[in-house]
Amino acid sequence: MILSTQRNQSGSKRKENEALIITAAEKIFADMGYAGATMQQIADAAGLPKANLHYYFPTKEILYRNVIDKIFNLWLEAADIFDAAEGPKDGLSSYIDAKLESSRHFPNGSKVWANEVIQGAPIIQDYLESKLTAWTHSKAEIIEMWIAKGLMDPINPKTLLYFIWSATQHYADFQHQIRTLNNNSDLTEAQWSEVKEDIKKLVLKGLGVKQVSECPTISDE
Amino acid sequence: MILSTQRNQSGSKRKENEALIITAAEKIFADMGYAGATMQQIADAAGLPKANLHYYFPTKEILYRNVIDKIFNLWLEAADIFDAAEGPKDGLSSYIDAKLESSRHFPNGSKVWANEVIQGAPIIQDYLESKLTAWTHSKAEIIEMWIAKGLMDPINPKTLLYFIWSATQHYADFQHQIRTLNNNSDLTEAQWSEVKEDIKKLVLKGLGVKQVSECPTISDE
DNA sequence: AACAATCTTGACCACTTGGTCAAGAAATTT
DNA sequence: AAATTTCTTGACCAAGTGGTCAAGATTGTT
Repeated sequence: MILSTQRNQSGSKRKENEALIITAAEKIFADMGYAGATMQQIADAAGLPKANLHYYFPTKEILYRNVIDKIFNLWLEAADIFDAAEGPKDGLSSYIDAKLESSRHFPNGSKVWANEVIQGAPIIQDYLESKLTAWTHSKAEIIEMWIAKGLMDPINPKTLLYFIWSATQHYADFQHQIRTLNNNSDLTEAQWSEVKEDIKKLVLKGLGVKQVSECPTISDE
Repeated sequence: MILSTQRNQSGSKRKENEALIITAAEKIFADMGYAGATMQQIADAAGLPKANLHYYFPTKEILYRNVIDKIFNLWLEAADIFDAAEGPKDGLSSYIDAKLESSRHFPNGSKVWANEVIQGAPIIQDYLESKLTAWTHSKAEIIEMWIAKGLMDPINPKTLLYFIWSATQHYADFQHQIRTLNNNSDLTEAQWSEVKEDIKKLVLKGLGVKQVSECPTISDE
């Protein structure tokens, strides 16, 4: 009767259940907002009794912060590309790709983040002040360097970052609106590709970056 | 003792208080989300006892829908510019200006809308299906016409609209994040102008629109 | 001045919520 | 196998919520 699902190392029961709960919580928080989400809903989504949630995460806020933590780390990962890039063509293209991929495959994280920030970041203000600020400054420097080297038109680096964030995260946060305006269907593979190309084209051309990646003849229209 | 504040026409007491309540509600809903907002908070913000709110708006949901209604009408107004425009240069510039102005001066409306859509539009789905869908199709047609006339590069009209929405609304929805990344200060007049120009430049150039509005020599750097 | 309509408000209620707790079941260690 | 740690869970509670209500205050009308 014992399924081998939990075929794991020692003490993994805890980590296993924590991950299960965080995933469930991410979805519920995304769909209901922090205040709107109930521990009972999260428990149901995770298939556990509510009291069990409180065993792993003493309070709702602690659970929430754990969700945010996971999200923010994904954010940071997507941006490593930035540092490794040789110039804006590579760097911006890859970054846009990565952000769009994450919007497509992990929209819930983006939604939770957006909800929180819209409401003035009552719970994660420390994240903004420390990690995000540092991250932003470091990226801004890279962009400024690109501009100084004449690889792209001058622009306020933050404006550019906001631009990319908003354009890409929009596909996660406003997923429902986009779906509704797309005949109540999720975007198809082809539509996602089109969006990706359109956004990259627009940004790179708009910034006066040399040329568009490695697919200049996409005119399949 | 009777102040002349309510120096108004007949039966205006109702409209006056309704407007007062809606404005207060807009702020609270923006800051707390629908579920997180309490009627008591809204009452306090409006300076009225809670029971009085229920006199004008029987339920929280009815109040909320009234808030949404006000917001959506502002949305539509900003877009009239679109129809009146002669081409993408005018049309897109003015639209971006209008949306950014509204992000700057009425961020709460945008926040409430965003919160709602992120959560799957549980209450305003009918808006999306009817009004927004119709609106979007009509604007898409205009953009397609511009493309057909060779006034701008080909692009999926919806992608372009999402692009503009996200870029402009970001300044309302993520106001708090932007503030934090701006040394905890609101954007100054000069910064707003810079953002406006940068976004317009980026979009128009990125789309291959003839020329940038009437201020091609903004190089005050 | 009398009447009617509108508005105001404190007290109240049924219900939901986050969180607790103690008793027991499983798993680990000795 | 006994002891110990970790995990599970139904029942429970105090606090807060949307919404009600009835008594009164204001305002408008005749």
